[in-house]
Amino acid sequence: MPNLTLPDGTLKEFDQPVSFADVAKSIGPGLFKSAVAGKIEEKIFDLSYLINNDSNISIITRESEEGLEIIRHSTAHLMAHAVKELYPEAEVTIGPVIENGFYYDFAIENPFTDEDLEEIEKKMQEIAKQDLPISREVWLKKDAVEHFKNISENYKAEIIQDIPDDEDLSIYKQGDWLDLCRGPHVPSTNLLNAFKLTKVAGAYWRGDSSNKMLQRIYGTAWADKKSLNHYLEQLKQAKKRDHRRIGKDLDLFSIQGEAGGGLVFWHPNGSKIRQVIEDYWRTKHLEAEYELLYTPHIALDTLWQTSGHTDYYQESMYKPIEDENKLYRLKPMNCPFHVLIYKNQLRSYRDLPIRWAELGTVYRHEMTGALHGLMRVRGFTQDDAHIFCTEDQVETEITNILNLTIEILHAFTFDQYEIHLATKPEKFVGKDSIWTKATKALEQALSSKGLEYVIDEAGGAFYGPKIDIKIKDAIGRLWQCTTIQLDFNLPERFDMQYIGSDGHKHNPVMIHRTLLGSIERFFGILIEHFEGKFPLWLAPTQITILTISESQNNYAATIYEKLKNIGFRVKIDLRNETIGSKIRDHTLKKVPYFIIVGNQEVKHDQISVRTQKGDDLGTMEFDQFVTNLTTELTDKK
RNA sequence: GCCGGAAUAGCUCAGCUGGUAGAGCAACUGAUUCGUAAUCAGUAGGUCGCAAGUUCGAUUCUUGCUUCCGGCACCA
Repeated sequence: MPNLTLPDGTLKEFDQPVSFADVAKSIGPGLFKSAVAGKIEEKIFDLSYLINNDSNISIITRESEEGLEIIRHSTAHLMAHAVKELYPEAEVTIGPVIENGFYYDFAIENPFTDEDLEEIEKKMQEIAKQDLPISREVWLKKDAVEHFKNISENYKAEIIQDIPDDEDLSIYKQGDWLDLCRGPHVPSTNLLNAFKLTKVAGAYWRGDSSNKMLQRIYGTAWADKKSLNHYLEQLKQAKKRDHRRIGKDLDLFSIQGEAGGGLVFWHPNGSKIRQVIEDYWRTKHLEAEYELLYTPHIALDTLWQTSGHTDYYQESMYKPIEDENKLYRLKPMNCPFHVLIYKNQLRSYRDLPIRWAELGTVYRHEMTGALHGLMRVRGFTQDDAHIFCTEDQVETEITNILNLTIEILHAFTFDQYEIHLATKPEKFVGKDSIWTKATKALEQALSSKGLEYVIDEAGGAFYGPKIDIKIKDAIGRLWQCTTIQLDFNLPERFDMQYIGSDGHKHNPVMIHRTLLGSIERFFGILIEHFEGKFPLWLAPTQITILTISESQNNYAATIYEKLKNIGFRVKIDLRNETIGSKIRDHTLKKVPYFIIVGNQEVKHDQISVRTQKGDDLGTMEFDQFVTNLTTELTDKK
C-alpha cells in the first residue's frame, strides 16, 4: 500500500502496488500523455514499473532532459530493430545516446549508403506506427549469452560476457526483436515520432584502431517534430558559419592540394586580420613584461632526442632531413629553443622570472584523416611563451598569465569559459612534493581570481599539472585554446640551472603557455564566432566608399585620402553600377561601414553612412564619423 | 592511418546507361550615370584532379595516386 510523495509535496495514497503510468494517469491525462518514465529518488524506471513501497517519486516527461535521453535511447533501439529487419545479416553492437541524438554500431559486410539510411528511416517510421509495446524482462547471464550466440549476435554475446555475474540482465522486447539493455525505455514505439538519421561512418569496435571497423549510423531524436525541425535549422545555421566556406567567400585563406594538405596560405585579407591580431598580441605581451624571441624552424635531431620529443612524439614529427651527414628535424615545438637560449648563459635567481614569448611556427605530421580546415593543420603558429621561475614564483606567474589571458580573450569577445585543472597522472616525473606545491599554486591562482574550474583528476601531462581554458563561442560551442602547463621534465633533461641566493645550483620551474593556441585555429574559431562579420578593429576592410554616379568621383577620392591618412583600412568603389548593387556586393563581403556619396553629400560636404548590418545611419559630418569609429576601435566592439 | 563519399569554368552546380561539355554568378567589352541588398546586352573562359588500363572511342568503366568531405582512431 504505497504512499507516494510527488515533487511538489503532494501525498498520493494507493491501496495496491501501482505503476508509474497509473500514477501519471491519476494526476492528469496531460501528464500521462507526455510521460516516458518514472523516478524513485534519483533512480529511473520504466513507466510500467510497479511501485510497492512508500517513496518520493516523480514522472519523467518527454520534454525533460531525462525524458529526451530516454527517447533518444529508444530511438537507437528502433533503428537497430529496423536495420535487423532490412539486413538480417547485420550484427548489432552498441547504441548509446550522445548530444542531441544517438548512434548505433553494426557489423555488416557491405557498408550502408545514404540511400540505405533513407530506407532504414522509412522502416523505423513503419515500426513506430505499429505501436509495438516495449517490455522489459530479466534474464540469466548464461541464457542471454546462449540466446545471442544462437542467433549469431556475437558482439552482443561478447558484451554480455563482460557484465559481472551478479548483475541483473535486462532485455527489452519490441515486437519480435529484442536487445540487451539497461533501459529504461519508452513504453511503446509510437512515442518515437521525431527523429532523423543524419550520417553513416566507420567506427572501430570498442574504439580501438586495431579492431575491426564497424558501420556507425548517427541519428537525432526529439520530443516532437517542432524541436526536431528547430535542431535541423540550427545545424544549417552552424554550417553557414563554417570557416572553410567563409574563408573562400571572403578570400581569407586557402589550403591547396598542390602544396600539400594541412598547409595554410594566408591571402591578403586573412593576412591583414592576422597582422592585427599579432600586433595586438605583441603589445599586450610587452606590457606584461614578456620579451619576444625568434628561433629557427629546424634543428639537429639530437636536440629532439635530448628534449625527449623523438621518444614520445616521433609519429607526429616530420622525418629527418639529411645535410652534411647530419640529421635535422622541422620543429614540432618551440620549447627546446627557448631552453637553449636560457642555457646560453649562467642565470641567477635575480634574473627570474624570465618570460619569453614567440609566435613560433611549428610543423607536425598530423594523420591525413585528422586534417580539417584551419582547425587541424600540419604547419601552424603557436602564440607560445615560456616562463622560467622559482617554485615560489609559480603562483604569481600563473595569476599574471590568467590576467593576460582574460584580457586578450575579452578583446575577441570571449568572456565565457570552462576551465580544467589537470592533476598528477599515474606516470609522472619530478618529486611528489613539487607536484603538490605546484598544483596548489595553480588552484590558488584560479580561486584568487574567482574563476570556477573543474578538477581533471590525473589528467595532467607526465611532466606537470596544467590549466586548460575552453572558450564559448557565439553559438555556445566550446573550443580549447589556452593551456598553461608546468614542466618539471625539461629543466632536468636539459640540466637547466640558476644560482640561488644560497649560492647553490637549482632547477628552475618551467611554465609553457599558449593563450590563443594555434593562430590558424584561433582564426578559424574567430571566423565561425563572428560568422565572417569581423568587428571594426579586425575587419580587413573597415570602410568602403560607394558613389552614386561618376560625378562624385573626386569628392569620394578626397574622403578616401582623408580616411587612409588617419589610418583606416578603406576602399573605394567607383564602378559603373547601381548603388543597390554596390551595397549588396560589399554587404556580402562583410565590410562593417559604407560611406555613400551622391550629389546631396557633395553639395553639403557630408557623408551618408550605412552599416554592414543594414542600418542606415543617415548623413553626418566627416569628423563625426571619424570620432564614432575611433571610439569603436578603442572599445574593440 | 581506417571506413564511406567526392573531385567538371574563378565560385555554386547540371551533364541518363561510353560518342571529347552546359547554366547562374564572377571576369571582360559596350550601353546606361542611376539614392541604400542584384540595370541591360554582348564576349571570353575547360588537359572534366593526376597517371595508367579496357575500348574504334573515356568526363563517363577499372586500377593506382593526390586532395577534399563525414565519421573513427590520433592530437605534446
